[in-house]
This record gives sequence, structure tokens and C-alpha cells, in this order.
Amino acid sequence: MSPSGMGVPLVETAPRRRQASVRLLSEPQVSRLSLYRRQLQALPLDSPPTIHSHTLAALCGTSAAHVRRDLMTIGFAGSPVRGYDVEQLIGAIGRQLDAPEGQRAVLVGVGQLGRALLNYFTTRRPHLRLVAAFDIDPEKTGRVIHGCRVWPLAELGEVVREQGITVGVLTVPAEAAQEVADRMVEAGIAGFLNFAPVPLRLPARTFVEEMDITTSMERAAYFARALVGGGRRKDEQRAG
Amino acid sequence: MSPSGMGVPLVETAPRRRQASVRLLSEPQVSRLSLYRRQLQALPLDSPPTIHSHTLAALCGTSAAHVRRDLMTIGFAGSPVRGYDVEQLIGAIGRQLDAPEGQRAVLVGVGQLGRALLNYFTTRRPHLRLVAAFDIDPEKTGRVIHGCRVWPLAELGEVVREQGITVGVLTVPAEAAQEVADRMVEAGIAGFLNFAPVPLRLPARTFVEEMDITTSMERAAYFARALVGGGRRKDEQRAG
DNA sequence: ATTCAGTTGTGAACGGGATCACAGCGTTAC
DNA sequence: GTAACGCTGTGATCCCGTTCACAACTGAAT
Ligand SMILES: NC(=O)c1ccc[n+]([C@@H]2O[C@H](COP(=O)([O-])OP(=O)(O)OC[C@H]3O[C@@H](n4cnc5c(N)ncnc54)[C@H](O)[C@@H]3O)[C@@H](O)[C@H]2O)c1
Ligand SMILES: NC(=O)c1ccc[n+]([C@@H]2O[C@H](COP(=O)([O-])OP(=O)(O)OC[C@H]3O[C@@H](n4cnc5c(N)ncnc54)[C@H](O)[C@@H]3O)[C@@H](O)[C@H]2O)c1
Repeated sequence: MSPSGMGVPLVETAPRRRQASVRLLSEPQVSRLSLYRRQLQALPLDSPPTIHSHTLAALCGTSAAHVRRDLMTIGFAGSPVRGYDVEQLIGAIGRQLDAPEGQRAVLVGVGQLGRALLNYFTTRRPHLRLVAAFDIDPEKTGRVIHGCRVWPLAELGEVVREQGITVGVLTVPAEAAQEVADRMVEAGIAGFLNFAPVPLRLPARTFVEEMDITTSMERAAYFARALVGGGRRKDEQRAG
Repeated sequence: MSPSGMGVPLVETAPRRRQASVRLLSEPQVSRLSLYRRQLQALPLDSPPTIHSHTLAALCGTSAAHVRRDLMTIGFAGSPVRGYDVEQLIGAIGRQLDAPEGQRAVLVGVGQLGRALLNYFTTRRPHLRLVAAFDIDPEKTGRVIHGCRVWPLAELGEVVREQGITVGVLTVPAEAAQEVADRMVEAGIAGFLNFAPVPLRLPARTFVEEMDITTSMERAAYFARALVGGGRRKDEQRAG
């Protein structure tokens, strides 16, 4: 479950299972690799051309062993003493994560959150771009927001198919989420970022990243209490 | 790391370890319990007063065994045939997740994303409320946005201490995140929701939920490719 | 009263991600 | 040249969340 944290591959009814034919990175690995790359790219220009697992680990909040293990599984080798070549590593990660020809994404639901995300992602790197937005409200369609055109929902299928879009961001109200998601799947979307506070029920061969902010907040609250509160938890429970 | 969904307890340098005095739920358990409750509360008024593990599982995209196991660990019993009492269960979950006296949260960084979140959380349930916002920009402070007063950053310590606030949402630019987070810790915040795309380095007894949207998006893109690609990962990519 | 269908509760097995530990080696210093 | 340091690569291990499987049980039906 994922937003934080939590990643959620959803299959038809009960059991969750992802299966791919070839070598597939695990969900946490993809997350970490994505983070490694971002941190490497954010390195100051005058920093050395190689980096140690320790250093990268510190930048990413992991352990050095973890970093080495990850780089091992993508077959990237470093040199003792010098460490890993930063340029090369960025390239190697890209070769794992990015589609060679780039990938495009759409956003559905141009409300408060949708607009913030549009702004955020249209100023981002080009290998994964938000290229279209959709809304059901005629007030919102037709305009161009943050360089991204807003289409009527009815055009979804055509635009997605025409451009071979595979990734979708869902920021519609909870009540509409399942229905809209179904339409997106039908159009060809296979990877979802779902911000609606409702778990999507989608067919297999589909991946949903649940960005459940409410749940994440409750987690933060729970562990904040657990960590600072120290004691004070009752073990009393109730039943019918 | 979590983002992505993923939960991230960060300790000083390398090793991550959470330790609490008493019985502590695991991170995924807290997420699921939070979700169970939300789904139960969203049940139609005319639905039966009890619910089976199957049904709840379907609503939450998990398995029945999982639900039973979770309810077992919080010591909540159901009856064969009838299932679990919905009212009682909602109460039992609350007794686990919520602070008896309620919990308050602050948000720092009233930008695009911050405003969206303010709007979202001030219309939410009362056991966990956003009670104050902070920004460094004098243009933004002094006003009341969505029922939430925006203070100058300088007031952070006082407000947090005065109201015993333990949870904080971070929506400042990446460059400012670490510094602001440090100030929040100093003021007494122990649970974080970090939307800045930078892993926070915080002392032990602190919990960070990394809401790394970029990473989540790359995960969705990666698995979308992996799943629809059907076989090849390298070149196999079709057009519309 | 008795049977029966279907659900809960839970020990046990499983799987896989995180972590450990160390051998091997490249680099630098002298 | 060579010694020594410290980092990488990786088998092995650990740990914990997930899943299985089934006995116990409840309520309904007859
Ligand atoms: N705002 C936040 O900070 C926040 C935080 C967490 C979760 N969410 C969730 O994200 C979603 C959007 O939140 P928001 O605050 O932007 O709401 P919003 O009401 O501002 O935006 C919703 C948008 O979706 C559009 N819409 C409605 N039905 C649609 C349909 N069937 N097809 C296409 N578009 C449709 C509306 O016209 C509107 O533009 C909600 O599910 C909300 O629960 C929001
Ligand atoms: N907008 C999005 O959809 C989105 C998505 C993912 C992540 N993020 C991240 O969330 C953060 C905020 O994004 P945004 O789009 O709202 O940016 P924004 O520029 O609109 O808002 C940033 C706000 O933080 C305030 N600020 C700056 N420095 C500060 C400081 N030291 N103390 C307190 N406040 C300070 C600014 O005055 C501004 O109001 C960024 O880190 C961004 O990377 C945003």
C-alpha cells in the first residue's frame, strides 16, 4: 500500500501478485534506484566524479550495504577505493528505469491537488512527462494549465491511444475514482498514481500506487505517539 | 523510503530501527487499520451491522486472512457466521490508532501543494487536525487559509510547544526542507509527512513518512512497462 | 436434537527483503 | 616494489510480514 508510502499492486479480487516474464526489480528497489539517481543528479558540480556507497547511502538515508546490493542487482560495478562513477551510474539507472523512447502520462481531475501536480510535473525531466489533463467540468476544459492542455473527459480514450500513454495520475473525488480508473484502463493506462482515498479495484497486469495521504498522516501520528509517548498503551480491547 | 509509498523511519546515520516500550503495531498494520476504519465508516447506512472478513478485505484490496490476522493482533474478536460488529470494530481501531485526547498537526510551506493539503485536512475528522500553518514569506502570513491561520515561521516553536503538537507536514522547497525539519524537531514535532523530494536526516525517536511523489511516479511507470510489456523489457513497446 | 454450511482464530510454513561478514582487490604511500 | 588500507562484491543469515491450512465454533435449517 504505498504512499508512502506504500506500493499496491492490485489484482482482481483477493490475492495480490505481480508476475513478469523477465528479470524484474522489486518495488523497493525501484524506489531506491529512483532516489539514488535524483540525489546523484543533485550533486554539486565540483564534487568528485566518483562516489562511495557510504556517501550515497547517507544522501539517501539507507545503509552502504543496501546501496551496494542494489547496484549489484542492476549489474553496475564500482572500483574499490574510488567507488562508483557518478555519470555512468546515472546512465545505468536510467537504462533500468526509463523507457528508451520515453514515457508519457496523463492526469485526470484538475482540482486543487491536480493543479499543484500539473505545475510540479510539467517543470520536470523529460523521460516521464505529463502531456495531457482531463476533467469533467466544462469550466476547466479547453484551457492550458501550466503548459498542459485540459481536455474533456470524453476525449480520454482517443488521446491516450493516439499517444500510447501508459501512466495515469488520478485526482478526482473519491466517488468518481473507480469509474474513471476503469475508463483509463480501457484506454490503455497500466500504471496509476491514485490520490483518491479509495483503493482501486483493477484487473491484473495493472499497477496502482496508492497515495493515501490520510493513512500516511495517521501513520505519522501513530508513530509520533509511540516514539515520544514512550509508555502508556493499554492492552484493553473490546469484542461483541 | 516511501514514498512511495513507503514508510521511512530514519535514525541518525545508517541503520534504521524503531524501538518502542510496549506493544507496537507494525507500519503496514497501521496503514491497513486506518484503511479498514475509513472503509467501514463509508459503509451505507442500511448495510448490515456486522461484516465478514471477506467483505472488508474486498473493500480494502487485501485478503480475508490478512484482515483476520490484523484484527487478531489488536485483540478484536468476531463471531463465526455473523462476522465482526462494525460499530465495535470502528471503536476498537480508534482505540489503537488515535490518541485519547486527540492529536494536532501543523503544516509548513503554504505554497501550491500546501494550500491543497490545508483545504483537504481542515475538512477532515477531528481526532487529527491541522491547527496551524507556517511560511517564511510575509505575503502569506497573517491570513487565514481554509480556516487555518498562517503564522510567520518564527512563531513555530512557540505555537507547537504551546499546543503540544506532535505531527508536522512539510511542503517547503527541497533546499529548505532539512533546515525547517530540524526546527520542527526542536520544537517537539516527532511525526513527519515530508513532501519535499529530499530524504530527511532526523534524530532517533522520530518518524518520517516520505511522500516522494516523483519516485512513486517512476514506480508506476516502471511497472506499467513491466506489466504491459508482456515479455520483453528492452525494446518491446508498442504505439497506439 | 442433530446436522450442516460457512466463518473465525491461529499455529505453522513460506518467502523475500534487509543485514552481516568477509574475501578479494585496486589504489596510494613510501 | 611492496605493504597496508579501505572499499567493493556477494554468499549466508536473519527477520518479519504474508499466506496457508485447518480445527473450533456458531447459527440456521430440518
Ligand atoms: N487536495 C488535497 O490536498 C488532497 C489530499 C489527499 C487526497 N486528495 C484527494 O484527491 C482528490 C482530488 O482532491 P481535490 O482537493 O483536488 O478536489 P477538487 O474537488 O478540487 O478536484 C476534483 C476535480 O475532479 C473533477 N472531477 C470530478 N468528477 C470527475 C470525473 N468523473 N471525471 C473527471 N474529473 C472529475 C472536478 O471537476 C474537479 O476539477 C480527491 O479524491 C481527494 O480526496 C486531495
Ligand atoms: N506542487 C506539487 O504538486 C508537488 C508535488 C510533489 C512534491 N512537491 C514538493 O513540495 C514542496 C512544495 O511544493 P509547492 O509546489 O507547493 O512549492 P511552492 O513554491 O508553491 O511552495 C513553497 C512554499 O514554501 C514557502 N517557503 C520557502 N522557504 C521556506 C522556509 N524556509 N520556511 C517556511 N516556508 C518556506 C514558500 O514561501 C512557499 O509558500 C516542494 O519541495 C516540492 O518539491 C510538490
